Amino acid sequence: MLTPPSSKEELMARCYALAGLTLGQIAAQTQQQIPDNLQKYKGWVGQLLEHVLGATAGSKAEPDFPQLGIELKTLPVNATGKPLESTYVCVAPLTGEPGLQWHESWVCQKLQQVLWLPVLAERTIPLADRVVGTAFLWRPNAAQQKVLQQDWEELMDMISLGGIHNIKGATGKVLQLRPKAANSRARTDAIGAHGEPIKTLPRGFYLKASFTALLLQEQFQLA
DNA sequence: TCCTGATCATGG
DNA sequence: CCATGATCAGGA
Repeated sequence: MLTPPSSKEELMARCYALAGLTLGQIAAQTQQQIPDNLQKYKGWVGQLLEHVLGATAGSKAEPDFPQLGIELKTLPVNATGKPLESTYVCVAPLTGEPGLQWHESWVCQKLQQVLWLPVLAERTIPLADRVVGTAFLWRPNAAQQKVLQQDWEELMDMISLGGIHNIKGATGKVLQLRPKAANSRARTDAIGAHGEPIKTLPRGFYLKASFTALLLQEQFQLA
């Protein structure tokens, strides 16, 4: 475990040093074992890169680099630079959180400053041979902030009014609500159709892949 | 091929 | 159970 980076510049320098390296090379530096596949280690890539960059370990509800206010997200991409997956943001409060405003929300806080770290991650490429790309720091611009806020408000309104069962993955332009649980039997508190307390599958907020694709395009001027 | 629901590991 | 890290995998 490295010491946490003391500045944004130091963090970026560490990232640039990783660009072009394979996960095998990085794992070797830290004497980590590489799993054959990610089926039983789905968070392995993210945790490896957190480790080598000096992120705060653990499952604490705070940014990966608390002093810098920066959240780290690995982004699996294909050979043409398109994201292969949506990006998990945070769990969704399903009990309404009366009066919670967008700027106070977990989603807004987490997305204030994100360090994206693309990883070439087509499933045909063995884990050890997958290459780390060039990291970039992203802060949502005004337009992005606006659409994120609109989506969040729409989703939170539906949740608060007992409409969680009407929420589909397609609800929201860039932000979506999807299951986030150990399995489909998991249950958490939520609001029923008539305002009554119910138990339902825990959900999380995700950024759609089409949205992160735009961020990559902006950054790298992809065709 | 893409999307959405389901799932896996770990730490507290 | 919740929050961290995400990807899997079947059906549309």
